[in-house]
Amino acid sequence: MRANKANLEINLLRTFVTGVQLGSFSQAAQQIGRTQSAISLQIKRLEQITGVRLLEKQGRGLILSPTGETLYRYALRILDMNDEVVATLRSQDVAGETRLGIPPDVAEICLPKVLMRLAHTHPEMLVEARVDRNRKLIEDLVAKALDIAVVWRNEQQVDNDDSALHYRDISAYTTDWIGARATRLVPGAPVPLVLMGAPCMFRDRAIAALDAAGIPWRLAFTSTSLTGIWAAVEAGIGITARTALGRPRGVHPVYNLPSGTPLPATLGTVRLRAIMRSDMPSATARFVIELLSVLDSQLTGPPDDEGSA
DNA sequence: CCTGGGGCGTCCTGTTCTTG
DNA sequence: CAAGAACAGGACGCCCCAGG
Repeated sequence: MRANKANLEINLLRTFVTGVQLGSFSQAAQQIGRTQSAISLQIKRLEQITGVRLLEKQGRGLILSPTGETLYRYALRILDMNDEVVATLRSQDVAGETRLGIPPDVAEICLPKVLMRLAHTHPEMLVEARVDRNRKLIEDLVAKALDIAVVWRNEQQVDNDDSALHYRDISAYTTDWIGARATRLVPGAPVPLVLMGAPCMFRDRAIAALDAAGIPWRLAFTSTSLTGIWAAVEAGIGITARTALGRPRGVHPVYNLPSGTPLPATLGTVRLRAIMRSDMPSATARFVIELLSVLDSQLTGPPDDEGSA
């Protein structure tokens, strides 16, 4: 006896998933570029293929039936696999080497995940990743020792209009004062600062903000590594100025000095920008575009399941 | 091997129905 | 009354297959 084989069409599943995620098949129609009735027909067809009712009416809208829930979970996996296969096949002609430069805080958060994912979809592309500070990354990019550098920039900063380079902004982050519970700020005493050695954008901002507010400060700890900075802050040696990116669990934003004087709230915003060479081979350029998209999703998407710790 | 007709699937517009 | 889903009828494109 043979089971009756029904084929699930990818485009029907995509419509179904889009509708469920948007909570409306009218909105799904807009997003997919079809009319609402076409979407309605597609869902009907999906129900015919599966032989079960996928949606139930609730008010003016539709909600998933229990079997619809099951299909939805499978559909996500099928679409994921479909997209991965297509991406892999399309990248078959990608071959070569991409030299990526990335700052320490970004590297700590997502570099392993980004590299793992790209190794999966582009096994033939060799990625050389270098973790270094802003200035060094840009020097290497200009010297053609890197193909792409992800760097911190001031919100208003305009990079030179160099036709040999392309720019793409990834995300913007606010800069905060960050300290630990153990940090002792003595009333009236200079604020102990934990900062990277110069040149450093966050260092410049912290010092300039305190100077502008007339708040005395002292350099309590410097380091050339971000790990060292966070360790010193966690140990309560002083406070630092950074974004929330990669902030350890033991530290938190600080707003006031013990005297009640607010810390300057003018640290402003910094922007993560990708600067890439415009003379990359097209295969490398295509790879870099995907790299940025993966990076973007890691930095701006919901946090991965890091366990319940 | 090429071509044209028929069948089928999909989508569109317009309309109706349902519900808040 | 407004918003969203479903239905009806027609248009269009693709595929298959028979005939030249």
